[in-house]
Amino acid sequence: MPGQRSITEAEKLAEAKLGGMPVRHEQMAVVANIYRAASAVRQHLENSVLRESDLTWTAFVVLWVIWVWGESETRHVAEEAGISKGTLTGVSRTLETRGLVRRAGHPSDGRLVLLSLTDEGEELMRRVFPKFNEEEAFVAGQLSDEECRGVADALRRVVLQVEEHGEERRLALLDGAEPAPRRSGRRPKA
Amino acid sequence: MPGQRSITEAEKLAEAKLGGMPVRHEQMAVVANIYRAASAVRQHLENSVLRESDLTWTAFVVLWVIWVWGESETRHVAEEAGISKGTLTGVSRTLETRGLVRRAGHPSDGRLVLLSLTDEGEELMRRVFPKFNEEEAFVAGQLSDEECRGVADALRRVVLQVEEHGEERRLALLDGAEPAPRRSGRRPKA
DNA sequence: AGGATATCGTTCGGGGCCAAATTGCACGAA
DNA sequence: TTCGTGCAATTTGGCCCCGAACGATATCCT
Repeated sequence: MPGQRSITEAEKLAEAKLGGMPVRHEQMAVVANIYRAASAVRQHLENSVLRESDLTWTAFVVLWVIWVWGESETRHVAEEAGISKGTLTGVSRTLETRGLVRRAGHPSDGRLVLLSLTDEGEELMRRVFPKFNEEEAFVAGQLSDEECRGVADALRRVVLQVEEHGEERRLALLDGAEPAPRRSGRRPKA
Repeated sequence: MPGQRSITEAEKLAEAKLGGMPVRHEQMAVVANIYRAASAVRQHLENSVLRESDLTWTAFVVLWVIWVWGESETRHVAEEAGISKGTLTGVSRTLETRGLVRRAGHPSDGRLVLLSLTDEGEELMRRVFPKFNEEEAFVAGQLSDEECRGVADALRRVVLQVEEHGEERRLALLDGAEPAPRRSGRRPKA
């Protein structure tokens, strides 16, 4: 039976709870499952190949970015790794003290810092990446290559939607009001 | 052109870097995009509806779980919210001090703690959820209902794969070796 | 009854994480 | 020259996060 709904227990409960409310069910389900899948995948990889090499997910992603792009400016690495500059400062420092990453000032612009892998870092990635990729294949084991392509493509459209229209959308939602502070984090000065 | 590959710049670089190495490209791409999409969606929602109500993503998920399931034991909430018991202790305490959640001891089993929403918590969810769902619809805006169902279904299969075979797989990978400690976190006693 | 064992939630240690504030360099204008 | 402006990375504050250790309770076995 193709196109079967395969609704979970939680989704049934939600449906009941929301009784009369109009709800975008498909969109709710896709968001919930994106997040669940991301957590499950991350957890599996951290507890298998990454644990062996004593790397967190984030540390691995940062190494990966520097590996494939070569020596790069930190803001580029942060962007590509999907973390903030502030977070990268800490992570790259840790990787530096472990001898996997080298940081060098930019030759002509003193504000920039360039990150690159040490020989040890290169060697680590050559050793760890194949195992990492094998576990990626494991977690996606119930999906055909064709399905992987389809899902990856759909998720890219989600990312693009947020990247291209997210800010505009958030501004529209505020509708002129001031942006409301964040509870956590450093307090605004004024 | 259906089934088009739509490869990104980063994926091309990775391919080059990996020269001779055999790589499961589709699986690599699907994992990368699951994670990117999850981050993008979380960030958008935290910076729009959740910011207004001064909730983090995790706090919202916890409230949501208690809302749809009703009064629940903490281990159940943690499981369903996808966080560890230890994390839930902190989050639920914060929500308690904000007057959104109530904690009560189990009447017959002194080890258990039950979580439920206060009236204020209920009211908050009735107010926030519709907005949240609207943003879920926004981020999934480039996907048809049919595509949402397809993606959600595929991602459920990923989650299931890890839940059902992940531990077994991790044990097989160790192949008898001791599980290697985690760098961060409390040190084992011995 | 009473001790071993299992299971609960909590505590604790070491990160990760964001965004505001800050610091430091670059570069053009007065 | 010195000042302002702008953009870089870093520091900081408050939260999230996991999993080992812990204390309390429950249950099973004798």
